[in-house]
Amino acid sequence: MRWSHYFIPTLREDPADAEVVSHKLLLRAGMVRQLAAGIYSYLPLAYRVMQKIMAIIREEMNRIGGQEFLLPALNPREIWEESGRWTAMGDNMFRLRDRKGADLCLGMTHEEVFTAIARDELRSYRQLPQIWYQIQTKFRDEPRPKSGLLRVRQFIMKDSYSFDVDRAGLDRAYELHREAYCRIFDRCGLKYTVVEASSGAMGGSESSEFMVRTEAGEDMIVVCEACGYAANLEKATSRIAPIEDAPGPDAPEEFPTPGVRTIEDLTVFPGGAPADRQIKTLVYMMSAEDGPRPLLALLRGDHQLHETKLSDALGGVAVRPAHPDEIRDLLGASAGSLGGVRAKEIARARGRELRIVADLALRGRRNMTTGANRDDYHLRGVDVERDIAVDQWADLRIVNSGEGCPRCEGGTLEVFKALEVGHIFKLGTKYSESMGATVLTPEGKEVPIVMGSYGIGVERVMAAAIELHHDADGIIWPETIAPFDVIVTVTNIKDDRMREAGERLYAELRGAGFDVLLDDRDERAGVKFKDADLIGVPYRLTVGKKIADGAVEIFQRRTKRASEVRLSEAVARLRELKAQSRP
RNA sequence: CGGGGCGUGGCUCAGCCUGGUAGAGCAUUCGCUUUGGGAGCGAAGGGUCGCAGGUUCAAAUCCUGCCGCCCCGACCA
Repeated sequence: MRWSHYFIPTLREDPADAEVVSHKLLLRAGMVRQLAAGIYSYLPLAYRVMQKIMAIIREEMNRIGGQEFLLPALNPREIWEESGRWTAMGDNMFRLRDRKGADLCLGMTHEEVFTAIARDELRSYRQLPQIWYQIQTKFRDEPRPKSGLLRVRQFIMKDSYSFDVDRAGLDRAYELHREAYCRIFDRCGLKYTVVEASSGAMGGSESSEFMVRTEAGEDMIVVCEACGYAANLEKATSRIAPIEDAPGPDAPEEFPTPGVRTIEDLTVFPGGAPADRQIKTLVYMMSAEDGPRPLLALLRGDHQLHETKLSDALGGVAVRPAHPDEIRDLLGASAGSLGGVRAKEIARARGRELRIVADLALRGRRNMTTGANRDDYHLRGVDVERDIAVDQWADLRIVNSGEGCPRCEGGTLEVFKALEVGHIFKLGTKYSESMGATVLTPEGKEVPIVMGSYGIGVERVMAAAIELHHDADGIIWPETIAPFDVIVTVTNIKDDRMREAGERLYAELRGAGFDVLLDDRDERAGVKFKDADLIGVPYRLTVGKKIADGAVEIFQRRTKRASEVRLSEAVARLRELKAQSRP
């Protein structure tokens, strides 16, 4: 490609709307332009990078026996009704109506379409296993698109689906995908962590996320450096020091606490208690068909509730914090004075059934302090198991950095932000059952196909590579996904000798199989150098004054090291450098 | 959906508070000089000031409504 006729609209300044590094650099490097919130146009440079990423994905998917499809993005309502997701997806699904008034939607993912094909065509265990995939545009009406390409409403995803006759087959397909994903992200130059993830309401049994550590990410993950334990915060547990409680009274004692509203208030209140000797009482509403049902979530005073854990503990139902008036209706007190003791009786007297879920860290604790369900009063001497009618014990607490690893003895946990670039998921029979996709076993028995679902966000891989590999001057592409292998910069295109040498290099490099960008613009050298750094091409061959001596400069973007080489040896030298940089 | 911010040439922004002929830098075009790290001088072109309504002799500026975008939160396979 010749830069003079190639569309790379670089920007000198940071665009005002961009916050995260990848967003700024994608815009400045002339790779993307925004069309609307969460909707981007990919310009030639970005699309080249994406094509390289997709080529790597294809190779690795094909290697594990994947077969590439291309399914419609436009889906009829019916198949989404079958799976139950027409309503389950709520406002996140883009919906539209055709001229006849039929409901359609834009695919957010393709379990339904692939399962429909499987149902119609797969009959026998002999046809299994299958791994089907596509690389296709997905549409999700995100409540808040943000951070450039990191959270968008239209994006390209590689999604694959495995179809097996039994769990063992699913386990194999899952493992194949895990390995393929590791190869894909390795090859794309990403440093990542594979974490255990919540399977949530999807009903799956196991799921792993491929996370890239970056402040631009939106997920929190927990990692133990000692043993390699890694989990999404919504799934992570930790070891915390046990607390010895002094024996308390035979029954809780109520005492006045005027003005005390928070855990913190009570720690400094005379006759109060330190936070780890208090019981935090939170009221949540879980959605049910006949209206929201209240529940109490109990935690140690210094612990925080993870709502997803609460939801998971309840079997995946949606939960939300209760409103102040709902709390008062339920317990006759306001949020600062709540407690689990006699809470069910109080609620029942007010005509509500209350469920109590307590965090495991409260198990066996006694002589604790909590609200009395009466404003400005608390209870001390509470023995959790004796005094509170707990329906369910569960891990509800948010893990903090520095806590002990749940898997190994000496390890401590670190919590950090990460970006999800891939997700593999054991679906089981959720879709095959609801949509009736079955096969006959060797015994002639009809069983639902056991499925897995596996995704990779193509734009996120590209953006993550930028988040991970950049400096003050711009992007530093991993060589495997760089838009070009090498840029030939002719410092003064009006100089015949330089131009001819540049042309010669350009032709030779192309002949040798390199993706080459020839910067033949009539610009000052400084501008070309800045632009080359910005767009992040791994190597630059500079044709300047030294061409008089038959020499050109070879510059490595990552190390910023430059060396001189004979024009005739430039191609060979570049080959060497590339070979060396490959791990 | 709640909170905050922004919307003025292609880009980055000033002007708005205190109403009175729309500005700067960069970019673009032309000329001269310059030519290895975002050049200098000179000249030129380019703006429904997000949209609609209102107040006023007069609105980028004040008021109302709407739209769009960004950030925080909620939400989110």
